[in-house]
Amino acid sequence: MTIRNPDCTACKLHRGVEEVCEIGFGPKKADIMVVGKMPNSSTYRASLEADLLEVGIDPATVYFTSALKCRNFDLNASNVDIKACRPYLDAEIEKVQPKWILATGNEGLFALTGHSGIMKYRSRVIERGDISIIPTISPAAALRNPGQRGSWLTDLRFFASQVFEKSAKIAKPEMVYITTKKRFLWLKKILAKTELISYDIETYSTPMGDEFADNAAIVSLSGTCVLRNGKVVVWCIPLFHPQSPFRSNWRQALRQLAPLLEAIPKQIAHNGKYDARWMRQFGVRMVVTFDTMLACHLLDENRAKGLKPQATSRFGVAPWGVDTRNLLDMPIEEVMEYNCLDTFYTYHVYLETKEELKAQPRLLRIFILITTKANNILIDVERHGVWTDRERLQTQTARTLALRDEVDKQLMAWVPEVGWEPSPKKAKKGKTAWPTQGKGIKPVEVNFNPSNFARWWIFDYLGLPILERGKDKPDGGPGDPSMKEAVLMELKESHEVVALLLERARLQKMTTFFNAYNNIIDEADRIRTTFKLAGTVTGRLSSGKADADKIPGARDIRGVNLQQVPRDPAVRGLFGAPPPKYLFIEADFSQVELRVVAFISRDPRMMYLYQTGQDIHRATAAETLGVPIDQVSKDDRKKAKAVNFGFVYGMGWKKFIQTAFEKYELHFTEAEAMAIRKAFFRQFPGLLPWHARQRRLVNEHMRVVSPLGRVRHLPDILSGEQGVRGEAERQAINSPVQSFASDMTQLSMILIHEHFEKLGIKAHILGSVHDALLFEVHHKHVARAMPIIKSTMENLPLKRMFGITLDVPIVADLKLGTHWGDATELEEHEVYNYNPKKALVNA
DNA sequence: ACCTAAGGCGCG
DNA sequence: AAAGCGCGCCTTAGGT
Repeated sequence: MTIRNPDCTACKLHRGVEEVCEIGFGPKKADIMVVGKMPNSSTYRASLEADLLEVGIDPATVYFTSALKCRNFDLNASNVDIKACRPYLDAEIEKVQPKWILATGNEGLFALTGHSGIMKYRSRVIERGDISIIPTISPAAALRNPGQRGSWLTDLRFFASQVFEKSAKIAKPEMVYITTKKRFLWLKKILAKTELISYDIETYSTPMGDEFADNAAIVSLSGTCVLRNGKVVVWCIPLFHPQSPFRSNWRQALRQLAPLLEAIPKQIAHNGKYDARWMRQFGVRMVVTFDTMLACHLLDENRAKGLKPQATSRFGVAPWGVDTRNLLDMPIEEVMEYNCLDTFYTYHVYLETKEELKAQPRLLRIFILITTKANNILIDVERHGVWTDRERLQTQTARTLALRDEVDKQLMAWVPEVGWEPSPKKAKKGKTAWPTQGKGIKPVEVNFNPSNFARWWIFDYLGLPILERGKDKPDGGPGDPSMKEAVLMELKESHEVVALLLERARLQKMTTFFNAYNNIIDEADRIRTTFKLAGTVTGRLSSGKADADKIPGARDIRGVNLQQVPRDPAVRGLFGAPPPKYLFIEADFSQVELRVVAFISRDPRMMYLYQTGQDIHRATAAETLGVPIDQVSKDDRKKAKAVNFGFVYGMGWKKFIQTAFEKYELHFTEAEAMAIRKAFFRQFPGLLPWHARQRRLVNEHMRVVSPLGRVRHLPDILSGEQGVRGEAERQAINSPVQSFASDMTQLSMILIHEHFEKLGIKAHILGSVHDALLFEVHHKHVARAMPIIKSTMENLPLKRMFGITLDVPIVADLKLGTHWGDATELEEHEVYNYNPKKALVNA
């Protein structure tokens, strides 16, 4: 294969470019190669060379080339095009004989490894023969989004450290493998003298990956222990591993260590909630006194928080680890070394992040008083799960499927016979035949979801107008016609199938939820979720499944998102408290984000409205519609709610027109929309100055801080692109609000939990939905629990804990019932003077 | 039998 | 001049 072919037509990119198939440049033989997307422009080359120089690599020694050989910005390159170019790249590699290749961007990654998904593969080492390939993001992305620059440089430094085999800042420790009875006794002695442990387990469970499976097992346990005399000991005990001497009685071995492990005062782990949950399942009640992953995330929410990226970038250590999917097939020594290094590097990340937090006292406070406590509570919340009404689930599933089938039957009346073809006359007018699949022979099946069939059927066969298309296809062709709800709404009058399709989409969506619940409901009628304390940039919790790639053996991961359960009582009514002894309570902060906006912005009217116990959504509705405040309908209030949140966080009139239609089928002209927006800000004169303040702050400091001290770093504010900067500015407005509101919810959870424990109240926290907490409470304890919940949420000791005087009243609304979906809201006096007899009649 | 991207939509 | 923010999951389509 030749290195270049100026007449190449192997892919579409050659069309219209000046020079077809540009070769790379650099020394004839080079140890280092950089593979980008397209042949570099001189500006990119200059900045790339400057960055390489910064990490100690002389650009003159580097061979630069690209995945695509034609510089063509008019056509979007696809993986097919990259593949067409690959022979040229392979020939170049053959000739230059590099030892290390930096693959930049998804294109570089794909061309060199065949993998796709640069964010997943970046900063790993992928061996290809004798060549080490290290993927990272595209330098263009780092230029466009300065927010990416930090991690780009980190990757470059990592690349350089591989090239120069620089000695790591910390050396590999001596590791003790506990494989004999004698060493087991030694370990017990060590644990008795330990005052700090960094621990980690390797697990096995298939196919769902959780600790409740019949085959769930702990493969090995490792600890890095700091003894009272200051000595550091790193050890690993193999448990369920096939070569482990403890394999047959691993549970027993673990239980012997339990009291010693539990007694260690400082227990450190990276994503420790996972390890602690598993340990609890097998009888060891570990806690997490310092979670390094959470510390890393709190210190910099934009930085990769995994142990491997943290350790490699902080200490320059070589990437360690193995393919954890086949843990049981790996030699035991490899598993043990891997496990040991995890705890050893976690210990070192702990040492660094502890100091970094100490240097920022407000962050440290949040870490100690909120993050760490919430983390430990969530261990049991996740283990407990949410009771699900199996009977209702079965009924609702069957009912929804039946309704969907009914709609399908009606839709079929408009569907022609399979393989339908237009008459020559119709074909001339542009009508096409029933779409096919594969090699173009097999007709696709009828599918009323947004599919090739459905698109053909409504936009071609039935002739409905295409109002919107998706993104252009990678080959440059037009995107698929949109079938989203808003578009179908516009077409409602055009054809009677549209209303049916809308109804069908609703039912179909419902079935997806029912499917998920049916899949994971366990023998005890519970479903479970995983909460992430480091899943969002604002400090909110996120909810869902655990990350599949981090759990060995798992094919499917058990877990649902508790935060996106539809509000439809048919779905929320599935969840509740187990009868007959428990009742379900939902406690919601009322309009907490807007109250926080009032507090932060100091807008006088907002403050006044809340201080006098009024309803802001109602007030805006009245103002916008020009009606007295007591004549605002429930529907109007709902509309005003969407308006409030939108405008408060920087929505423009254009988007307002769009959401007003999409959510409420309201049509506004441009002039009307602009007038409404203007009127909104006239009502609340403090808001625009607050926006301006946040913009100034982020431009000055590249970051904003919430009232409690949570930091949001926004390096994108330095972008050369106005759109990117604007985004960062709106985030600067929203972040402190969302952060504070979320911290209030987490703090409530912690304090309520502490009260329940202290007073012996039989109750379990089921989860949190951003501004709400869910509980199941023993019916005999409901009367005592409710006042605790409400008063705790409304009177958080922010002054004592964080030095904040919150001068906007906070209100929590409580709902009580057997199920989430049909819990009824209680008046204040009902919360504080609960009459169980009356309530039980209702239930 | 996997994988990724894009569209769409559930929630606050 | 123009600009809501924050998430996770499911489905389809087109790959390997």
